[in-house]
Amino acid sequence: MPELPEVETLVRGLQWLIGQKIDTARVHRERVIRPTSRAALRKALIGATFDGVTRRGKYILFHMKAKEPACDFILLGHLGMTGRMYRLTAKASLPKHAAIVLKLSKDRFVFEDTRYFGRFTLELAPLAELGPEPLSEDFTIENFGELLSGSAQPIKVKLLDQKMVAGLGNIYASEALFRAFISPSLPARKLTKQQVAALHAAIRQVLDQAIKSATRFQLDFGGKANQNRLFYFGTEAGSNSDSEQLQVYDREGKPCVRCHTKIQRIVQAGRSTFFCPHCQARDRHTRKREWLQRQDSNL
DNA sequence: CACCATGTTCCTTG
DNA sequence: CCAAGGAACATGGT
Repeated sequence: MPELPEVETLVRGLQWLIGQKIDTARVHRERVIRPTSRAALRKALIGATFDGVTRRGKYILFHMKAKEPACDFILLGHLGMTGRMYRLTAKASLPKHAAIVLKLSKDRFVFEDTRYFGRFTLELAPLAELGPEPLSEDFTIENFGELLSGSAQPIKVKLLDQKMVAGLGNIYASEALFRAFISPSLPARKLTKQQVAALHAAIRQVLDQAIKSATRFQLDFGGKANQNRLFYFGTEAGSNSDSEQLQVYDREGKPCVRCHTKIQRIVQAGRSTFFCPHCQARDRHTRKREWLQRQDSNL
């Protein structure tokens, strides 16, 4: 379930952990705890109590209280592509791909991850590499523009770099560029000041909107219903009244919501990018003005 | 069978 | 040293 909005939503849903003490810790897949050893992780976790659950980029920070106060520590979680975290009752059966199971006083906490790309570790080094939180004051147009100015990489590819904006992923990178009327293949350093500002705003808007839409309905993190879809996917969950959910992602060949041109899919750095070739034309100036004028004349 | 998938990291090449 | 591209990781859906 991975980009920033999903992680943020999950973190909010994991606040029940606070105050819970760990009785037993089982590591079913050693891969997800690397480079921490099984012994070291169990030693730290058993007897420790959850003191807080927060987010940084796509990472989940479990703030733990150890038996001796001087030994309080942070446990770092990451969902990878397919990770899920949820509460499971004592008698419920474990999912096929349970990677970590923590026995609490009553229920259990499960980290399930079919592809095992996720993390559950004491190694905090990855946090040091992250760029600003897009929804905080740290994410400024000036700083963003500065970071973009040095790079010849296509802007879409650059946006996936976690040093640029922590938490942006493949879906919302496409969505933000569409909303900002910017071609995904435009070299980062070629963005005009206006484009940098528009993209900065679009990133915030798209992430903020996704988080808000998730709070509008009940999410069932452990349930079957969400097994193979992100919570914003599909029609059953959230995408009714607030039409504007995902406007380009996974919509290849479908009409652009603004101009009805067919959405295109291209591959950049090995990942799919979706965009409207008309709204996000690479050449000339902005199609935005054109679009705004049409909106005006329609009123 | 082929190709696709929300992410990160490592390796090679230039 | 850096940038860019590709493969790897591991499993499942279509």
